[in-house]
Amino acid sequence: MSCESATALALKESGHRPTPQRLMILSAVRHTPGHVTVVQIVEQIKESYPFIDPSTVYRTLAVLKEMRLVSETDMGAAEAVYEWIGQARHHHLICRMCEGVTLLEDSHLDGVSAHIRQNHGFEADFDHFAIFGVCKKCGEEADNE
Amino acid sequence: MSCESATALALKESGHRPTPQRLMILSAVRHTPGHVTVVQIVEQIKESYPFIDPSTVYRTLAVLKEMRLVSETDMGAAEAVYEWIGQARHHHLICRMCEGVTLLEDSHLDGVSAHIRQNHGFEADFDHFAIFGVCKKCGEEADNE
DNA sequence: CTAGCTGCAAAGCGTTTGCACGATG
DNA sequence: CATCGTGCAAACGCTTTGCAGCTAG
Repeated sequence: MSCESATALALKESGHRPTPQRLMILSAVRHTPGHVTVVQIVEQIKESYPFIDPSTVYRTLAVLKEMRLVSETDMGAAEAVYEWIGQARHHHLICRMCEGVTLLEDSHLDGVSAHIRQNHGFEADFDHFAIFGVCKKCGEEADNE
Repeated sequence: MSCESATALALKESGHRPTPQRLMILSAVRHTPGHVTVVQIVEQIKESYPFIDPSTVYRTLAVLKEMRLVSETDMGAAEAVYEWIGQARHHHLICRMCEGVTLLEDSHLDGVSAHIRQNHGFEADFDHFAIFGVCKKCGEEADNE
C-alpha cells in the first residue's frame, strides 16, 4: 500500500469503495507530475489492466473532484486536465498566440484570495488556475511588425 | 449605423467584410449586458433573420475574439459564454455547490496583472475571469453540518 | 442480500469542417 | 471575376448515461 492507503481510507469514510480501478486512477493522477488527461490515464492503466473504460475514469474523477483531491482545469484545449491537489500550488500562463505554457508561482495570487474572502465571504479554489494572455516572446514579435 | 460603424470599419481594416450577419452578431453581443451564449445569439437574430446558422456565429466570434473585441469564457457549463470587451472589467465567483454567480470588481486583480507582467513579461487577459470556489452561504451551511 | 461499481454501447452535446452557392469589393 | 462569407449537413471528440452483470460489505 504505502502512500495510497490514506486516500483509500478517505474514500471509505466518504461512503465510496476503494476499488482496484479507483486506486489505479488515483495512482495515475497522484504520480503524474503536472497535468493528466482522461485519455492519458486510460492509456497508462491499460498497460496493466486493459479493460479500463473512460467512463469509469470520468466517474472516479468526479468523486475525487468532489472530495477535493484532484482539480479539473480547462486549459482552452478540447479536453480537461486533472491534477493532484496538495502539492505546491501553481498556476499557468497560457499564451493565446503560440499556445505555450508558463508556470506561475502561487504567491502572486495569495493576496487576492484573502481579499475575496474578506469582501465576499467566498472561498476561492486557487489550487490551479489557467490565465490566458500573450507571452513575452509573442508580445515582442507583435511589436516588431 | 451609429455605434456599430466604428467596429465595421475595424473589421474592414483587418481584412474582414462587415456583412449583415456579422453586424447582427456584433450587435447582439454588444447590446447584451453580461454573457451571451451562441444559442442566445442565434435565437436573438432569428427574430429578424431566421436563416442565421450557428456555424456563422462561431466563425464570426472567432474573428471578433482574434480582434480582441469580445472575450470567450468557460464558466464550467457545457457551452462557452461571450462578452463585449471594453466596458467595466469584472470577474465572476462561481460557487461549485449552488452554482450561483457573484460579481467581482476588477480592482482585486489589478496588482496581479502588474506582477505577472513584471516577472514574466506576460500580458494577461484579465478582461473576464471565472473563479471557482464556495460561496458564503454554502460555506456556512457546510459548517453547520 | 443489498448497494455500489464496472464495462460496454449508445446517445448527447457543443463545436468544427466540407462544400456549393451567393455576395462583395 | 476572384475572393470571401454563408447556410446546410455531416462529422467530430469529449463526456454522459442506461443497462446488465459483477463485486464487495
